[in-house]
Amino acid sequence: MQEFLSYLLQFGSLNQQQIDLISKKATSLKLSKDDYFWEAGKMVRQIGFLTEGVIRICYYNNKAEEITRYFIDENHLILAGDDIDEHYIPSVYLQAITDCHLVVFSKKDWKEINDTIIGWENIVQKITAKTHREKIERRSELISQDATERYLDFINKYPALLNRVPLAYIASYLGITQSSLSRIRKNIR
Amino acid sequence: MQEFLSYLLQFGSLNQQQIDLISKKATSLKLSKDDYFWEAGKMVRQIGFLTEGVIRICYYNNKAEEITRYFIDENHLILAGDDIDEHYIPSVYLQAITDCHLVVFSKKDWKEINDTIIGWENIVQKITAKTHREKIERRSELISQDATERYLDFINKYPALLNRVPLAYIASYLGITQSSLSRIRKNIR
DNA sequence: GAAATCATTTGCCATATGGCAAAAAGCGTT
DNA sequence: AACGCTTTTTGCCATATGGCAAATGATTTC
Repeated sequence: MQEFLSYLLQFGSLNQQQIDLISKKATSLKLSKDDYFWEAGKMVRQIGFLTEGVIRICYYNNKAEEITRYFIDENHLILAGDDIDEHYIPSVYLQAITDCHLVVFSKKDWKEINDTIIGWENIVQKITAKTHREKIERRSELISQDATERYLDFINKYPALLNRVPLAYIASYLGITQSSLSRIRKNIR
Repeated sequence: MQEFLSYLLQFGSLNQQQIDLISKKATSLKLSKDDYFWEAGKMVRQIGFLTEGVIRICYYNNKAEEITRYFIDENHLILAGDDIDEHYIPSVYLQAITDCHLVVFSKKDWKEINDTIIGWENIVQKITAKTHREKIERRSELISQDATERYLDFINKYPALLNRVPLAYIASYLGITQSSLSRIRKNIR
């Protein structure tokens, strides 16, 4: 919980009363490896802040291939859409890659926090904007690099993920096949 | 000018006085094909709303290759960074692909509008968030498609750009060479 | 610690894309 | 119509990546 509060305080200030409200509404959730936090097509029930573990965002394309689009690791907030969207239904899966710990809020409580704390919306907007920028930054270079450059970039930027994420997911994230990635790793050695 | 006001009103409401202020501060700018609106490394002087023409966002990678990252067409706002960042210096070039008309604001006037109109920040935030989502959406699928799929996708989503953007820029945007794209077009016919 | 399961590497060959330079096509100017 | 300029296509061959199946290596389970 403390991690989540520190995270929030990076984006705006909160008084003790507000912190108490947030703490009171928070519950904790453990996911086992391969569990889903959200599923495509099913209404989101909880907002979560990941305190331990790695989650991936994935989906199936029109050839029924499973594509991993992003990884989420510790100390990141998982938000429904961009605003507090009551009826948000994701089109992607959020799946635990490792066992995970999260601080979670029901949508109802999240809404209550939003309605009670002045400035909360602003904090959430800042978090959303930062998350967007990171996504854009992460993915925008990929297309103009060859697979080796993409992989080298990946291990530079996300060394912590390297040993916790199966090769197949990294390959999919980088837009190549697992065997190609395996060969690339051999060449780099 | 009217286009810009309609655009703004999609994101929030403005009274007549506010509209007058915005109109008073707006000036118009014409760019000829190949002119730059922003240059990497040079402080941004103006915020612009594109009313006619196409602009591309491009940069040079570490192999001195010119990469086109996005296209901007009519009725889109070109913002400095995400907030009104006084000292924003872009790392990319914004170059007119065709002759362009813009409604522009000096940074000083833009700031004055921001300080005067209550709710302006909120409007800008919404525009920023929408722009972000579009960028993410545009680029995130690219990596897991082959070049033909990427091109077909492009002509589906941006048919209006097809005949106004030189092939070389589209190829760069799609992460392939111009000759590969030319061959792909031959195969599609 | 053997068996079962899952993750990674490898071999073999097919296909996609790149690199470079020349040819062809398109376009505005005279 | 002829010229110069830019854009697009093509030829030839090299390299990168994919597809599939088998082999190896790592991890979990009993």
